[in-house]
Parts: sequence; C-alpha cells; structure tokens
Amino acid sequence: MAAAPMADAPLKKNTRAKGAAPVAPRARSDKRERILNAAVKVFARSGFHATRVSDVAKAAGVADGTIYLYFTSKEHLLVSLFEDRVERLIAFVSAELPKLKTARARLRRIIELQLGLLESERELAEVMTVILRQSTRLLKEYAAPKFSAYLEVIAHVVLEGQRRGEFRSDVSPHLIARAIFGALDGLALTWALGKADRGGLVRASTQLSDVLLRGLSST
Amino acid sequence: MAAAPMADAPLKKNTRAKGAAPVAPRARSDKRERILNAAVKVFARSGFHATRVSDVAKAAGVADGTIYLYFTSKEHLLVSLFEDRVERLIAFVSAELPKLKTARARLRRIIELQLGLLESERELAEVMTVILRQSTRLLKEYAAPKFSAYLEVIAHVVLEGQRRGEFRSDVSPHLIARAIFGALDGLALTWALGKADRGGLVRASTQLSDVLLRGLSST
Amino acid sequence: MAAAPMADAPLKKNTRAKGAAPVAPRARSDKRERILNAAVKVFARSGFHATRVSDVAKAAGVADGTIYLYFTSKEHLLVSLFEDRVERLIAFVSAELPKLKTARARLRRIIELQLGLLESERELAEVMTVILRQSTRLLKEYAAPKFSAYLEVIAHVVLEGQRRGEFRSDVSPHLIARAIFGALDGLALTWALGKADRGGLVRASTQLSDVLLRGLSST
Amino acid sequence: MAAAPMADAPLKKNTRAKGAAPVAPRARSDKRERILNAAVKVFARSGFHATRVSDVAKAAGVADGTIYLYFTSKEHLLVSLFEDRVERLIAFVSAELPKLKTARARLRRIIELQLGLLESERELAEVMTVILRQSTRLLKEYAAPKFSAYLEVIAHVVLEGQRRGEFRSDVSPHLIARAIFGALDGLALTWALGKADRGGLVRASTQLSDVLLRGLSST
DNA sequence: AATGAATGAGAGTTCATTCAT
DNA sequence: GATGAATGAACTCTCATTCAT
Repeated sequence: MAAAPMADAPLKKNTRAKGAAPVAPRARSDKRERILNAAVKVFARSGFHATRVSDVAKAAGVADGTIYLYFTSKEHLLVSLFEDRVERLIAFVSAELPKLKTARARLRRIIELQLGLLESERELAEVMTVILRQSTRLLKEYAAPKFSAYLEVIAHVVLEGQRRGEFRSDVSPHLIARAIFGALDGLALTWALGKADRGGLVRASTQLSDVLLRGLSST
Repeated sequence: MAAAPMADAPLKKNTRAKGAAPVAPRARSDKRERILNAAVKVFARSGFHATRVSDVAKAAGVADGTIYLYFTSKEHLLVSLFEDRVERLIAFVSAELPKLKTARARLRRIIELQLGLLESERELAEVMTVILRQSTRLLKEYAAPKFSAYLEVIAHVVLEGQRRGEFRSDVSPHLIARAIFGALDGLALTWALGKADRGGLVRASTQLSDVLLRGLSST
Repeated sequence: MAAAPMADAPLKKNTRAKGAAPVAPRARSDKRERILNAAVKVFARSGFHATRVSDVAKAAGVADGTIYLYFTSKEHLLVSLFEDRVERLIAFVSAELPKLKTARARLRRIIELQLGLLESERELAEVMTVILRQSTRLLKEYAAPKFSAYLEVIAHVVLEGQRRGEFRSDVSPHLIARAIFGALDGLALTWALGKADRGGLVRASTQLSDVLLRGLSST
Repeated sequence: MAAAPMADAPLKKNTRAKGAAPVAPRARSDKRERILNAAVKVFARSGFHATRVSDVAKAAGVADGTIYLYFTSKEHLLVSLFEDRVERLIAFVSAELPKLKTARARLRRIIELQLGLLESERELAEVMTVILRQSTRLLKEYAAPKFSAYLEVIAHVVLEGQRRGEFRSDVSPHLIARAIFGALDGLALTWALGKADRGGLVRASTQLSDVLLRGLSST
C-alpha cells in the first residue's frame, strides 16, 4: 500500500518550494515542521482541548514561546496542521490517479489510499477525524475550503465515471463523494474505538470497494 | 418521512406534556430531563468544550449547583446525554423495523430515519456527531457500548438480509454497518458546513439507499 | 485636620445606599469593598503593573477568581478604585465647603483637605497620583469624567470668588483649578520621593494658600 | 516663545543634522541616540509598560538585541532617557536664565520654557511626566537626583528673588519650586486629556505667571 | 558590532466544582 | 432539594532577554 511514501517525499514536495530555485537555499526553519509533527502526535493522543501548548512544545523539543513564532494561536496550529496535511493528501492522490485509466480503478485507489493512511499514519488520521468535529465554528471558518477541495477530488472521479458510462448517472457525484468520505471516516472512528479488527484493512478496503462499485455500476 | 413521530413519541415522551394526556405518568423529577434538553441545545450550538456548565444551567432554568445533583461532572452530563438519546434512537428503530418485511426495506428505513433525524432533530444529531469525536478517551471509556449497540442493529439487518439471500454474503455485516453509519454521519457533517443543499433530504436518502442496496444485492 | 473622617463615615455615605431604606438591609457583599481597600494598599506599594492580581486577592483575603466577580479585569479594578475614591473625595469636599462663607476660606480648605488626604491616606493619595499617569489611554477613556468633576469643584470656587469680587477676574478658573491640583499633586510626588519633610504639612498648606490667595487677590 | 530654540539647539543637537552644519562633530555612535529618540516617541505614544522593546528597536531601525548593547535593560533605557533629557533641559534653562536680570523675569521664563516644551516637544514632555509616575521605586532609586536638580534650579531662582527682596521671604523656596513644577505638570496632564484648549498656551503661561508673581510678591 | 530567532518564566483570566445558607 | 457566591487550579499567550551566527 502506498501510504507510507505519501508521508514522506511526495506529500512534502510542494510544501515550501514555491519556485524551483536551482540553488535550493536549504530552507531554514525545520522548526515549523517539527512543531506540526509533534502536534499530530499529541493531538492524536489527547485530543485538541486536553492538549496543552506546552505539551506540543515539549514533544517538538522547542520552547513554548517558539510555537507562537510560527502559529498565532493554539487554534491556528490546529487549523494549519489540518490544511497542511489535507494539502499533502490531495497532492498525493492527484499524483496517483492519472496512473489509472478507469474511474472504477481510481475510486478503488482512493479508498485504498485513504484507508492506507489510517493504517500507516494512525495519528494523522485521528487528528483529521477529530479536527473535523472539534468545533463546528473552526470547521466552518477555516477548514472547510481544504476539506471541500478533497471532496471535490472524489466527486470528480465519480463524475468522470458517469460521463464515461462506467457509473450510473442518477446519483449526485457530490452526495456520493460525501458518503464515501463519511464511510471511510466511520471506519476510522470504529477502529479508534479499538473494537474492530484492524488487520483486516485490505479486506475492508476490498469489500467496501466491491459494494460501492457494484452500487455505482451503470448496469 | 417518519422522522417526526420519532422525535415526538419515544424520544421526547415525557419531556413536556403539552396536551393533557389522560394517563400521563407525569414524572416529578423533571429537572434531570430539563437539564438534558438544555444540554442538547447548548452543546449543539457551541460544542462541548466551549459550553460552560453555567450555560447549561441557565438554559435549563436551574442553578449551576443543581446540575451536580443529577450528574457527577460536566463530562458525565455529556455521556448521560449520549446514552439517553442513543437508547431512545435504538428503541424507536427497533420498534419500526418489525413493521417491514424485507431486509432491503429495513435498511432503506434506517437510512431514512437517521437522515430524518438530522432534519427534525438537528441539535440532537449534531450532539451525537460531536460527542463521538470530542475525545477518544471519552468515546472509548463510556460511549462505546451504546454506540456499538446501535451499530449492532444495523449489522443485524444486513446479516438477516444475507441469510435470506437478499444480500451478498461476501461482505462483513459489521463493516457494512460501520460504513453506513459513517456515510450518514458524513452527510450530517457536510450539512453542518452549510454547503450542501439541505432540502434534498429525500433525494439524498433515496440515492444513498439505491446505491447501497444495489451494492449489497446478491445478484 | 479633617482628612481622617473622610476616609470613613462621610466618604462612604453615598456609596451604596441609593434609597434611604429605613430597615437598612445590611448590604451583603463587603467583598467589593474589601477588594478595593486591598487594592489601594498593594497598588500604592508596588504600582499597578508590578502588582499581580493574586497579590490583591491575597491582601483582600479572597480567592483570585473572586476579584473577577466584582471587576471585569485588573484594569477595571484600577479604574473602579479611582472612580470610587474620587467620588468620595468630591462628596466630602462638597459637604465641607458650604460651611465656609468666603471663596478664600473655601480655597484654603480645599488645599487643606487635599494635603490632609496625602497625610492621612498616604496610600490612597499615591494610587490616585499613580493612576492618573499610568496610562494616558486609561485616563482618557475612563478616569477623565470623575477627574474633571473634581477639577470642576475647584474651578467653581474660583469662579464664585471672582463673581464676589474676592478674586481677580483676569484669569481662567479652569486654568487655576488645574494648576492648583497640579501643585498639590506635585507636592505629593516629591513627598513620595521621600526627600521633603513630611511633617511640615500644616506649614506647606499654609504657605501654599498664602501665596495662592495673594496671587488671586483682586486688589 | 523661546521653546523652539531649546528644541533644536541643545536638546537635539546631534540628532539629525539636516542642514550641513560646518563643524558638525558627527558622533559615530549615533545608535544610542537613535534608540533614545525612538524611545521618546514610542514611550510617549503607548506608555512604558505597553511599549515592547521590539517596538523601540523597530522605531530606531535596529535589531532588538542591539538595544542591549547600549542599555542593560528596558528599565535602564527609561532611566537613561529621563536623565539625558532632564540634563539637556537643565543645561538649556541654565543658559537662558543669566540673560535675564530679575528673579521675576527668570521665573516667568521658566514657566514659559516648561510650558513651551509641552508645545514644541510634546512627546518629550509626556515621557517626563509619565516616567515620574510609572513606579515609585524607579523614581526613588534612579530618577530622583536629576529631578531634584531641576527643582533646585527653580528653587534657586525663588531664593535669589527673596534675597533681592523681590519675593516674600515667608515661604520655602523648595516648597514653591515643587508647587510650580506640579502646577505646570498638572497643565500638561489635562492637556494630555485633550480637554483644555491647547492653543491658549501663551495665555496660560501669562496667567500662571501673573498669579504666581503676585502671590510671591514681597509687598 | 549587530542581528533576530529562540527562550521560558510569569501573569491575567476562566470555569468546573463545592458548600454554607 | 436548590441555590449561586466563592474557590483556586490550570492554561494560553506575552515579551524581556540571551546568544549563536
């Protein structure tokens, strides 16, 4: 499963290098990145509200005040984290999809990737899930754009499938996109509960794709 | 849509006897109920952490201290609320399902009911969604049993469908149950974002059922 | 010198008893008063910024949080203190002046009273002096009205003196009022420096009055 | 009014040689001076405590750390500023007074100068006023000597007037000096409040001098 | 000398919880 | 049972100061 590389190379590719400067100025400030990585860990472990800024600082190996050099508030740290990671996810998915020809294959891949992410980056997955629900206000005001962008990627695949005749056309691509995301997120939630067998990831991915693709089939 | 009765009869049975029902049991300790109803409102509006105990007290028309006569802590209030409402939901769904004969009809009804709940009891739906994500710890320690019980209801319908030959048998009923719950919850989330057209409730319910039932069909 | 009583009976007279209720309901909440009295002490000792809210709380014998039940912020505490005490000062001066017939006697009395206040309520005097300079913004936004009201009392005495022919009429009463206040405040400042002989209060008061009254004389 | 020259020649001598003065000594370490000039501005605008060291640094066009090459602390910067400017004021006043023959004329000139300072160097005047009240400790420990020296200048003029028979001898020169300073400072305060008419500077100066000189007259 | 990113102690404020009435 | 004033622990954020470059 391709989740692991996503966390490294491809997802970070476009994070800071705006212009492809030949003489890569060796961007200083890995601090921001260290803080974000630490935030993922502690937010996942304790949740946003139960996490103290000093916890993040300690985990990042920086002073409390340093966090405020990169983020204006604890809340901004959360939002930045969300945006940063969803950006990476979108970038990675966008890079993966063109390799596949059919909409069916692409949808299957999306499911595979998002569930793979749950496996390989457990903490990131938890944070994303949690972030989306911590505060409706936060979500509405800041996270919505990036979140919508990701949903758009899924919806686009569905729409293409409809155009090509692979998928039935009597359903709304956006509705399906939201339902797919929700289904995947729901699996994450129950895994977080520790009840379901986490090993069955491949099986889960396959079964979900099977049901979904048959459900969407145009025949 | 059958959401309305649910909101009235079982879910709010003793809450506020507007009409003078002949044999109304008229529970005397309505304080607890008033507090729970107030909690639904303010938690839905502001979220759990942003809500102060005094906000709940004010909304319930009781003193701050009174809340601690019925609940041991703010957290306990949240958990009690969750358990109380999921119990009602299970009771209502359990009462509705026997009226339908096929597993297909029952699954369609579950989707209809849960989405209907979003419409008719917006606040309750938000609280349930929010509660489930506030804190993994809270979820794991307290909410899991009731939540699992609800998932079990869905899974049971799927299993029955498989036994009767209505549904394909190559998928895990529990996996499907979690995915269905997640998909419905995902729709709630995006509605909370205010982006999707909330009017399309019937259409959403129908489309989702169509896709799901075809996806689960045994043929 | 009449400064001492001012701090007690007369100055507090109008503080809370809005209507002269016969059955004095024994107003609860001496807390507010205790906090204000504590604030005078610690603000005078350490200045506003160097004083921690917890210092005031400790001095008042209340919990930190209690202060916020009566004042919205540390700043509001300072402003309230200022307003409260200037109100008392005005009330006391206003009660004293009618006992004297000539403007000359009244001006002499004002000087006497304000300097007496410096002696008997050293801390209060320091706080008032300090408050007026801590923050121009604070002063402009909140303290100005009460402060102006006190200046007005002085200016009014000067004006009356001019009307009666006791004082020269070629000077602005407001200008003189401000200068008198400043002169008195300046003496307080240098006393705070600990350099000047503080015992010479009566002499200072007399000399200042002598110079001022001759300076203002209409002949 | 002679305030302008003071503001230029002695007080700002090396600050910003706009015209190419022939023999300009052109001090090389203008950093210290730039910092002090910046400090006057920002302290006057926001007060000492509300001003951040980085604000001063930015206004001076230097790095935060640079300030600590010239001043040991923020407090030391304030004290240095005070001492520096009072020294200049004393130097200027000391140079001006010998030009006048009578004590009456000299006192009138001092009033004129200090009030003129309020007009022409608003910021400096505010800083001086503010500095004196920020903290009794600061004042006592550091600012007192220079401040006393300035008071001494005024007291000396009064004393001389008494010796020459121009002024009454039944008042303490130091008391009068402190009162005069306070009166002038009090006018500054109310001007800072924005209430009084600031245009009436000449009138204020004249009226104050008139009252004071008549009050001090030996007849 | 100059820089400014990093530090971390410290303070104001909030609010869940208690308990005397 | 009910109240709500009082409590005080805990947390976010600020900013004077330092020091590696």
